[in-house]
Amino acid sequence: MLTSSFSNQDYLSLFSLFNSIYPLSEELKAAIIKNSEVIEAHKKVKLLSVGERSNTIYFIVKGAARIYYLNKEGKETNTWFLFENELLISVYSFYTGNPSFEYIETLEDCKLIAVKRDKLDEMYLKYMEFNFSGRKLTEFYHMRNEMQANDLRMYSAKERYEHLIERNPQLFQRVSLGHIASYLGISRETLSRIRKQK
Amino acid sequence: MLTSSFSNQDYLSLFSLFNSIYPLSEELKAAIIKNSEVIEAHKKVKLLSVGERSNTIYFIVKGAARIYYLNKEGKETNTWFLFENELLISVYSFYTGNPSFEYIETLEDCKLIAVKRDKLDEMYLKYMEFNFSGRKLTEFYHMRNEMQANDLRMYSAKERYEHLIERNPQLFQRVSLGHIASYLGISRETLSRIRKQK
DNA sequence: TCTAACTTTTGACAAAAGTCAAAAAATCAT
DNA sequence: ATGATTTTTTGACTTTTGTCAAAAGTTAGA
Repeated sequence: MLTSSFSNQDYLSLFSLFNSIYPLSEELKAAIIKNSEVIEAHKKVKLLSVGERSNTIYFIVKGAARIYYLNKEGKETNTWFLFENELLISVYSFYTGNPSFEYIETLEDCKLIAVKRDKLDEMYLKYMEFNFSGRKLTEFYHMRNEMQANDLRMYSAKERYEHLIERNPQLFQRVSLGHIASYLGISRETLSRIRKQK
Repeated sequence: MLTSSFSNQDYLSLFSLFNSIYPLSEELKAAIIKNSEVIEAHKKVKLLSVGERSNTIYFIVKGAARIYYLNKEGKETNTWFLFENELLISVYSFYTGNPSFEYIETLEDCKLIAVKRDKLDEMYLKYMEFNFSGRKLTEFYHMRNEMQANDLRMYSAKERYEHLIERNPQLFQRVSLGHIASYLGISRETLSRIRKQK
């Protein structure tokens, strides 16, 4: 994991995301740049491991990552795939400060903007309007989470697969079927059988 | 559903929740009182129905409520139970403004503090520090959501039951087994069998 | 390009949970 | 209190999905 040479270019998409929610002052932009770093991570690099306390939030400038845990039999189960312009954290560990029960790992070579929790908290206290954007973003991710949980409850394996391929076909270009199977909450074999029956 | 005669008493627990996150100014307290109403709702009253757009967030002063949807066969499936000092919303509909796919219904006679979304948004714009508390609360509910989704993925029906009775035994005093079964993602019969085998 | 490693598919069987129907138990309203 | 309604339990059977093992297909390095 390397710290990249500095370039404002890397912050464009992050600033544009924040600006679309609440106007970002030049002062706050400068604080964000000062309190974060741009890092590059190769494919299959762990950004967080089980037992560690997460203290970093990442914004994905380029690349993809997954969040997964190991079940009782030691098999990986993916809970999220995240791509460009998305925020990447272990929600439980980052918000509670408790040790993580899940891993964060890159799926592709990534360029990330990393902010430490203490720096983020400083900014939230110093720039109250930053909480406006933070709240809105948290609401959005909360909603996505709720939708995902509802999908797991409401639909059979086959329906979940059909929804996913309809709503998110690009996922299948970037993530293997084995990874997608566990994300859907089914075994690789079951996914293979679902796909075969047309 | 009745509007209660006014009493500051009803706001104590709400203010104390906010105060524990970020100091609540007298001005903001007054705004909250002005922009909300205390309502009472009997048992089994629907606060939101499928197809309606949710525009109200409730704080539960007293009582209990559930959030549920109807599956394809028309059976109710509970996704959340909420009690005193908790916030009650249909996350998807309230945050997106889209029609709800779920119901909110009281489980007991309730006293609630209701805030309309437009009033809430006004307060978020006028009192920037209110976003600090809003963000923290959203983070907390987001985290709970994530934990619940992980429980659904990681554990078998029996394990989910055992976790629930261990972590939340009071739930079984206030909510019927039929309701709890659907919350656990299993049929009433399966829950009954799990309970029998000690 | 060839081999090793990984991913996906297939078949046979097993386990978990659901469905349907009916009985038993608990709760509620008059 | 008591009859009616609702909730919970039980039994027999079905469906869905998982597991294990092996084959086939794909990908990525050396």
